[in-house]
Amino acid sequence: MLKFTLRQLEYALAIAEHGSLAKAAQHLGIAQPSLSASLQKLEEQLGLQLFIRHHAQGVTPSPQGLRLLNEARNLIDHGLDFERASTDASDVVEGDLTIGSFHTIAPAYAPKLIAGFQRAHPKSRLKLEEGAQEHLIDGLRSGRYDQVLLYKLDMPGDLKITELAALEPYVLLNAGHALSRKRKISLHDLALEPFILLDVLPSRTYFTRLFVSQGITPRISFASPSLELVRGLVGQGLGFSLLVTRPFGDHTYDGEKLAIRPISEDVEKGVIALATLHSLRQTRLISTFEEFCVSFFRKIHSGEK
Amino acid sequence: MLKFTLRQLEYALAIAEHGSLAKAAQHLGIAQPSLSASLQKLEEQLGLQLFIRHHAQGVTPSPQGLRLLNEARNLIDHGLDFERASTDASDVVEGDLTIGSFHTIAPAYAPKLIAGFQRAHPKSRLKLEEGAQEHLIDGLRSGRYDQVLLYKLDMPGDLKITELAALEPYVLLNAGHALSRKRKISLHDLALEPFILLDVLPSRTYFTRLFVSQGITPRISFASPSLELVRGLVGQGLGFSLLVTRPFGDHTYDGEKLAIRPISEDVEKGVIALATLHSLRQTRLISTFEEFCVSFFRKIHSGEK
DNA sequence: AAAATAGATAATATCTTTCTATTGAGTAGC
DNA sequence: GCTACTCAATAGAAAGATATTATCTATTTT
Repeated sequence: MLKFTLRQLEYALAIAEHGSLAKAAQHLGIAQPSLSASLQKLEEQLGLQLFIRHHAQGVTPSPQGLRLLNEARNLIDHGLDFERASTDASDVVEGDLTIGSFHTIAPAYAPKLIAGFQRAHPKSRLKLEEGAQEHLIDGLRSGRYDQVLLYKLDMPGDLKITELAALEPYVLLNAGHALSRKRKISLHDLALEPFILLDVLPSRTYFTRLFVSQGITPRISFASPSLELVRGLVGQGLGFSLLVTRPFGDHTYDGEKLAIRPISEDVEKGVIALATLHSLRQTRLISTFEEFCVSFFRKIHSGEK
Repeated sequence: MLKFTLRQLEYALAIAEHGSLAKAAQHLGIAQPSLSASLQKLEEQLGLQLFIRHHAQGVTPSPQGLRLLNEARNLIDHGLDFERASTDASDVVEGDLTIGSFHTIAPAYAPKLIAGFQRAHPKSRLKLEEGAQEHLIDGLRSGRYDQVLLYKLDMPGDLKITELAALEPYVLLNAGHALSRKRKISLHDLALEPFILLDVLPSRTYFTRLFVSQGITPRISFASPSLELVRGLVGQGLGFSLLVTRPFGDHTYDGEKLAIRPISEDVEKGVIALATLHSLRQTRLISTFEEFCVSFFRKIHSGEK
């Protein structure tokens, strides 16, 4: 436990500056005896005399006092720096922000999002980590992430959700697939087709729920947590898939052509959302990022239904 | 005025360290609710949330909290440095100190100086010896004296000098002397008067130099190394003297009244100084005594020119 | 479902800080 | 050499900050 308080040092510095308790007290907006008491206590606690009292003509620092007051000035400046750092963290849009993003969302949106935000707020530094839903939510709770970008599916109650976009799920087919000739594809048409499932939570439950909502039990032929693997398998003609996020282009990594078709039924959409902890107080940076995301997604998906 | 206290930061750091208010409180030796209150107040004052609360399993720093706690650590360390500096400065002053003092300085200042220092530092023991300049300097060099109090005149280079006071030399006359009716006395008026010289080094050279600087060769009638003898001779009307140190009162030992008059010319002052050897490492006790002398003389001679 | 853990809240006590009013020591002016 | 002034120190009361104990609530563990 430190022997002195920052306030005592501030007072001592003011006394040194004005050369008089009375003047310093006036400046500080406190009564002279308060200063007198504060100084005496500080001197007692530090075990040395900081000022020499000159009757009827103020005080001057003692030789040791002079040395200590110098140090005190440094310490107070350090304190001011600290305070600045803390208010910056809450008021000004600058500082570090760590965002978690769901695997499949990250590559599609994060680059533009990050670049755009960085441009708008050059003093901020965004860090992005990808992860599965569980990982993201744990990360929020443990303080690893300030905010996470995920699909609004099975959201625990302690998260504060901001919806960013509602995306239509779509059917992904090999370009040569018979069904690809249709403009829209019914889930019922897919019931007997081999389903290549993107096997990550919450996508897995979401896609199976789509079928279940239509009373269908899909024939899952493959399940993979990798979006590109799923696309590749579809490209190889091993089945169809259902997806929400749309990577740019309709070719797989190995060059196969894919077909993207809307679902003809009216199904639950995939809602991309930004989540924080309810229990975490919003800083300026956090709410700014949130607002930025909202307008970013509004811009991007204004044309889509 | 800073928004936070060092104590709050210390508490916050302890919380971070233990990952739990309860454990931290135990460690700090305070009750858990006190910590809870302190943390809440700090968070409110800084305007941001430092920790995320996990029900039934402690707390973890938020991303911003982590950043701030780092800064806080630095600040507290700085505070500890400051405290160390201050306790070093006040380190118990104890031990023996032997001071040498020039003959004429000793009786005028030493008693109060010694008494005051003894009072301020009861664990120290001061010893005082009087002597002529040569004797004092030899004593310093030979380790007989830690410090000596003397007139700064013809100082060898191996001494570290701290000036304590600059005193005006004055003319000492028998109270009935014709010149004593003047407010100020010119050295030229004294040229033909019998000069009773205080004959110790460096006083002797100093006083003759005063005349020489005015192009005068004084008529030395008597020369004595004893201050009181000089005063007595002046009191007997055998001539005038020049002196620097002012014994209290204006009577001689044998009851004659003396007159003290300033010199009208602007002459070299007699500078009282404290000297140590450059080569001698300053102990705590020595520098404390030095600081004490500085402030002592500042107090005493603050009004004099 | 019950016990245990950990933070928040409430009510109260204690310690600090601040205030006003006064005293005291020392300087400066007549 | 007296008187008025300046400034710090002290005393006592009020306000504010920190502490304490006891209790409560939410959540995890058994």
